[in-house]
Amino acid sequence: MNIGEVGRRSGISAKAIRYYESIGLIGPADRTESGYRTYGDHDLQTLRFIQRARSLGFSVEEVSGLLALWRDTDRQSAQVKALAQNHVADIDRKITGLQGMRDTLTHLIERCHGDERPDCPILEDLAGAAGPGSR
Amino acid sequence: MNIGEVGRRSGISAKAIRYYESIGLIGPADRTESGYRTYGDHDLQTLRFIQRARSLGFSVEEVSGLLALWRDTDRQSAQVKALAQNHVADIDRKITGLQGMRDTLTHLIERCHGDERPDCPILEDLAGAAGPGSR
DNA sequence: CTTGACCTTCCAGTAACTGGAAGCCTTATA
DNA sequence: TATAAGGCTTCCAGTTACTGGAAGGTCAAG
Repeated sequence: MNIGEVGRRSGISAKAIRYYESIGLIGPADRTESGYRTYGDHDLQTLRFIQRARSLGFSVEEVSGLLALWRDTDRQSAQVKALAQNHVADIDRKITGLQGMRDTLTHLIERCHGDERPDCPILEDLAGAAGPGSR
Repeated sequence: MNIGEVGRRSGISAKAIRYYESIGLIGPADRTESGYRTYGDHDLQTLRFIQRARSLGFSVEEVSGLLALWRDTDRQSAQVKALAQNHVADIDRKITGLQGMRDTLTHLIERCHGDERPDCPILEDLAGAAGPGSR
């Protein structure tokens, strides 16, 4: 397989695959005489693993750790679980932060009449978070 | 006020303030004879506005738009509202994506015994999302 | 007059790629 | 066989929103 095909099959762009090689997430690919990268089924499996892990929000560095654990048949599942739990904690922090933003904003949006008049509680809040009559 | 003080009072680092100036989010600050930037209360208000908007997740470009609307006394509140609503839609998309990741991961984590044994449903899922007996 | 804190500019680095340029390789078709 | 299309190569730049650090000027206090 050339890089284009393995990219299509794994769901990772050719650009990204070259990038992963350049940073050492995956080893250097075999090359044809003319310099084209070639990939086998094993490489495809690895790329699919990476794609799936990335789609679950693991950073490239975390994926690197997951790949190492995947390859290590003596791994302890506790290590994998811990990595995943840390990641879930990160995700939860992000969700919490975003929900706070959304709640504040939706509250402001509700109070903005949103017509041709210039007065707007959203801007007022941004200009000075502690509005006089609020709360 | 020097940049350090206005930074402390606005909650934006001196580095970030210089950066905002460099990209044109804020105008060039007045300077002392020796070249130090100086800021007045008006600048402080602007920086606080920026800080607050950034903390609500608006991008710098969106903040630029909000600042323009804030300064424009002929603005229509509908414009502000639309900007905010778009932003909330972005946030909601992010939250939804993160919740999907979290749900998948917590499900996998529950099924991983997390001890010294190597077998691990998390890695199995990453290796091939469609496990044989699952679902 | 010398610290130490503060300020200046400029360069590099972060995360994880994507886009694009310039140029070779392969394959199909006229 | 010429050539055009599409795929491949490397390398550089750009993205977002800054932060860190180096080298050096300034200011207030002791």
